[in-house]
Amino acid sequence: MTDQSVCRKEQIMNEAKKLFASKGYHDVRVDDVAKACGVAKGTLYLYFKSKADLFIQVFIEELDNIMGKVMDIIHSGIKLEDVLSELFDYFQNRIRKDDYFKRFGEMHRGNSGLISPELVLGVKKAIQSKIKSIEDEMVNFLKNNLKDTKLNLHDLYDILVSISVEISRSKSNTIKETALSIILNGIKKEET
Amino acid sequence: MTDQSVCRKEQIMNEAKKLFASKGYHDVRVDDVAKACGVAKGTLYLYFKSKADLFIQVFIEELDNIMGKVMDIIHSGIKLEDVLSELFDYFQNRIRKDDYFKRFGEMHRGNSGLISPELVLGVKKAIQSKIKSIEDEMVNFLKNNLKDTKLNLHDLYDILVSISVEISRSKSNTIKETALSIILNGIKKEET
Amino acid sequence: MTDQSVCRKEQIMNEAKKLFASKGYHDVRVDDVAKACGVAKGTLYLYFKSKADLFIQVFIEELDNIMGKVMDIIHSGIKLEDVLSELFDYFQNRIRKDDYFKRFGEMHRGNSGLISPELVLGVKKAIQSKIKSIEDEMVNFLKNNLKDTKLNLHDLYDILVSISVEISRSKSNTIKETALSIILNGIKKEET
Amino acid sequence: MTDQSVCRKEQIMNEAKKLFASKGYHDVRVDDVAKACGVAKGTLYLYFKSKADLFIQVFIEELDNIMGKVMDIIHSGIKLEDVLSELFDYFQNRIRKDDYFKRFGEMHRGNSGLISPELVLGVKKAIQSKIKSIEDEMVNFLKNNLKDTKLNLHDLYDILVSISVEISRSKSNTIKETALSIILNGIKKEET
DNA sequence: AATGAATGAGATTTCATTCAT
DNA sequence: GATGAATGAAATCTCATTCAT
Repeated sequence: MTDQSVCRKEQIMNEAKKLFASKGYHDVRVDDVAKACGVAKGTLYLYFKSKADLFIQVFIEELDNIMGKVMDIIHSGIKLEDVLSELFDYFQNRIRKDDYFKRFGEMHRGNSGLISPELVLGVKKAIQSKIKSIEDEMVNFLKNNLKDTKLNLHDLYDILVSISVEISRSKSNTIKETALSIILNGIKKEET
Repeated sequence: MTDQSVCRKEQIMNEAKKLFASKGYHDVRVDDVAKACGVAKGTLYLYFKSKADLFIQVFIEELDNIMGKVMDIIHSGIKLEDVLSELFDYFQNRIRKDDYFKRFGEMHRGNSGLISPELVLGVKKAIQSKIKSIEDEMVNFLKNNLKDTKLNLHDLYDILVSISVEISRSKSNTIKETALSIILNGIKKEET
Repeated sequence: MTDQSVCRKEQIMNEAKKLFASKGYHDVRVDDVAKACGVAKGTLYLYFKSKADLFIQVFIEELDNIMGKVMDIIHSGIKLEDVLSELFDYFQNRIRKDDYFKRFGEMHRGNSGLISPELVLGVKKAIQSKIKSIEDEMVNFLKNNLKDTKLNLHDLYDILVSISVEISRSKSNTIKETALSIILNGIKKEET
Repeated sequence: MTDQSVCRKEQIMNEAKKLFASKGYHDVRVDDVAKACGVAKGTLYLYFKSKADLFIQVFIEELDNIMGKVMDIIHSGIKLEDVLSELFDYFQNRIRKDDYFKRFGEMHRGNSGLISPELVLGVKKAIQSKIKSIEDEMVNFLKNNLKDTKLNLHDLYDILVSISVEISRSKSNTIKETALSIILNGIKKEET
């Protein structure tokens, strides 16, 4: 029973994820999700209390996966170069391939002016502490690797996130290497 | 006559801009815009053929302003450092202060997965050629300033745009300097 | 002044007639009529108190023309055959060519179930007495020409009207002769 | 389930039929239909994709019934007189009593200049082939019964249709006999 | 007399949510 | 748990009419 419920819920979230990814929240009808799952509309309301709730749960799940992996990557490496390289790899391959929420930063980062504040808040509240802990972890890692740097590490963190997102969206094959080179060496000096 | 019409249209666009910025497209009602302008609903339809049309025109106007300024900045400078500095300044101050479409990159870059493709396309079609010409101009400028670089300049352009957008969204006071330093020198070596 | 007004009013009615004829009452906008006339919308309301009033006046004018001509034809002839022939000629050539209200019987005859009763009544009230007097005249004429007939002449009148309308709508070149032959001789016996 | 759906749809079509018949398409609100059925407005849209669709389906159903019956009558008889008599009977009694679309020829025949072309086309497309086959059948029947006639049988068919429609609209008790007499013998010679 | 921008009531349509089965 | 027909509030959009100029 529980087992089946979990399956059913996961199934709905998977279909919803695809639909939200391709059409956007407002252009996906509850009907569409139900049809895609092969269940009745009413069934969705057994598992999610509203369409917004469904979206938020889907989004949280996705962000959670991504952030878990990011956390792993931060912990996995010793050298800064390797961590960044692996991080960018992940965004370029895993996220881009997933074709879902290419810009996972969308809601991570703030109100774009185009999304209902309600949804943004729903997600942010749920993952606030995880976002915070990843930032702390990363800033700490940078501090250890960039001793004596004058850079503001929180700014650096934000910039790294932006670039990661850009990498996941870009269609260029060279974007990862370009980004890595710039971050490590700047544009004035090439990698040697 | 013409004068009044232009005023009325601009007035509507200004109110709409504020509302879209604060609540998002889908949470703004045509009624809301009308009320904010102190005109009847029908009046909006004298100037815009639909709500989507209003949004698109507002967005285009905004992007157009921003991109015109960006173009000016690219043309204004001689040295790369100065151009980037001025560019980041513009995003940090003018756009952030405007409190509107903080992430102008939203639609510039592609489908965020949350906005109706219809709207994205509406805007993109209208400014496609301008986007292209700015990229060309910037890539050309970079080529002249970074002779013998091995960096892919289109990747670099995309990364600069991402960072610019990040700067306009960040609340940090030091973000601009941090970004400039990283881009010019990388994270391993401080500006001297 | 009066002269100009009359001209202006007639001009509006002529343009309205064309538009109503081609698109139907409900699919013609007051805007369309104004534009077709090259006058402002408000101007129409100087001459007609509503869109329905415009339509009714246009329709009355048209019916009045047709009915005046029909009256003339009834009075013009001596022999039944000649009167019918000329009548059918008129419907086949003049009305068909005019391309307007091909089925003038539309409102003459009653509610089709598709037109607003309001409009039907507006026109019928205005021409009621003329319709009545034409019917009287025609029935009288038939009585004089068909002495000793057992046919109900009011029925006959109605049938003649139906056939006239059919003639004005048909694209066939032979419809007039066919109709005449049937009415005079029936389908079982050919004209000799 | 299916059964209930069919009932609900039929129920809506029946109420809509009555309303369209008495007030005309444009003066019937979707609200009116819903209220008449005792259902919510949205329910109508489960069964019909628009108001026009509802109208067209209602009209098609009605025409289809009438034309099926007409086809039956054509096939039922052997003698011309009997077929015409029964046909006129049908129009005088069944259709007149039904009080709906008294002038079924309205859309069968063409644009009256007062109805939206959109609706006319919607219906005509749906029943085009049936109209054609009835005309073919009737013309064929006439040919067999009126050997050596010089009458154009397609003209005759059109005239018979007009008269049928007239019969269904007339309030006269004698209209059927008058029409039959005229068609068979002409106005100059009485039935013996 | 002429204008046409503005109106706003009211039309059609949508769709998240409910609830009896 | 599952259903899906029904709901109805709320959205967008229309267009005949008005009225200040």
